[in-house]
Amino acid sequence: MTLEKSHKHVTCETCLSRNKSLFSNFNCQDVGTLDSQKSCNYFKKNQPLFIEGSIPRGVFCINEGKVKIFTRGNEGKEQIIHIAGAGEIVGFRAMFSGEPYSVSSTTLEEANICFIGKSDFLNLVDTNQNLRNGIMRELSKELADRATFITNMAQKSVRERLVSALLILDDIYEDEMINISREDLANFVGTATETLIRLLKDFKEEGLIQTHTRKIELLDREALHRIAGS
Amino acid sequence: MTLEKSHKHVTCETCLSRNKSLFSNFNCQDVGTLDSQKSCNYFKKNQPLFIEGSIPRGVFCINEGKVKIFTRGNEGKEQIIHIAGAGEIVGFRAMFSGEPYSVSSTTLEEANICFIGKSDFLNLVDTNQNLRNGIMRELSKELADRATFITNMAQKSVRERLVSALLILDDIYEDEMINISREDLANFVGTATETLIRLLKDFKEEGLIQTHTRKIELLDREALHRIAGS
DNA sequence: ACAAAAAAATGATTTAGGTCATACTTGAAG
DNA sequence: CTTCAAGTATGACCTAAATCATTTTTTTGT
Repeated sequence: MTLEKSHKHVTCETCLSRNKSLFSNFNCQDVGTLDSQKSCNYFKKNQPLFIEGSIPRGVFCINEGKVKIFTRGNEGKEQIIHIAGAGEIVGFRAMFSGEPYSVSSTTLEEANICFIGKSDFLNLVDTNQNLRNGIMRELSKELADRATFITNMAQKSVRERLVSALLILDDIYEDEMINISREDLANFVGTATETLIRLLKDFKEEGLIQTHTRKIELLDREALHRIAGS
Repeated sequence: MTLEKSHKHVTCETCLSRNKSLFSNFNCQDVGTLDSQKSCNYFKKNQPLFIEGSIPRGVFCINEGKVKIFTRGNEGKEQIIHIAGAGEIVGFRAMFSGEPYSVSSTTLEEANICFIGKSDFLNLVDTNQNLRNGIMRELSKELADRATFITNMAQKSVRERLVSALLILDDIYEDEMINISREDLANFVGTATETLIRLLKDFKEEGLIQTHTRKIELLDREALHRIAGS
């Protein structure tokens, strides 16, 4: 996939990603407001949206492309917390916490991403109860997800965690194949890159997956679900 | 500490725990409403507040005592996500998610805990912007905490995680000594009980902590912070 | 199209921490 | 005050996965 730099201006009215987003049930007027307030930008691969510790200025709405959300441990090693795709709004937690970003975000591939300033966004939240409820639901669900994430980290083997990760990524990448560096995948699973590569090899030999250079294709989702066991 | 069963009725007006809670900046009228809507209950040790998978009916406000919030992994092993003390409101995430509880909660010691029904609570949230903002801030902060939790699980040694856990518990137990079973502590750190006990022994030998049967006293917080490294 | 750099892969070795077995303490119930 | 179960402690052993070293493949910039 190659995005045209010129193709950068999206209008919210016709934005397909918006339909999958928290802005999906906006009325015409709100969509108009949103459209006039947002700015749209082309991001190249590995370009940061924001960095842990810096001051939040607004939220990012992904039109096309994938981004990773991660923290860094003491030795600077990344731990990927979440991978976001089209339609996801990134960075809105920091709008409410009143604190600097607690995580960083970087594109995993080239992307079109719109930006909405903090005050505009908070205005929308204050005046639009639908959006507000959607956000609270989203925050709560994410909290639940992270509880499971913690439990998986604590109790599952790397093999099981990798399978879970692949199934999660399979959903995020929808019809495309999973396309992420081995290192990023290792940092998502929470393991060493070497271990990850060895496990992928095992999975290939077991006929569970197939790789096309860096891309990963799931062959036997049934079996993978059984291994993940949740 | 022994709570009297008869002492179970607390009034919100004079509740000291409330001052530390999300309800702290309520005006007189709101406090009155809250007081009339809440019911107050005595819980004995190891009594559940709610269980993963069941339908949320309201929120719990801890007046006295500690409770654990946990999930269970595939083999039923507990992973403690959070330990809540006086002033904390427990179970409010489930009010917004529209889903069954994703976690369980059980008292760690005898406790006085008030209950506020779902519709009453949601009414308060809808009408009180202060409370609403407080909740959103709380949700966001917790999300940040859990990102760190995940990173710690992935990257830190059990030794480091235990130290972090002890420092967290030290805050929660305030002036009291940490008083939690080795098994619960292990399930919080994400390790085997035996490993945990061995590490506590090491810490004792290193003069970092002291134990009084099950209670743990931190002796050298400085050094502990250095070990935790964050 | 080529060189250089980055990413992926494989091998050899080490170790943190899990598991299982067993013994000792403590506090709760009769 | 004693008994018994639950909780705590310790020892022996083993393995999943980390680390380090090196090679091979792929990608990127010129």
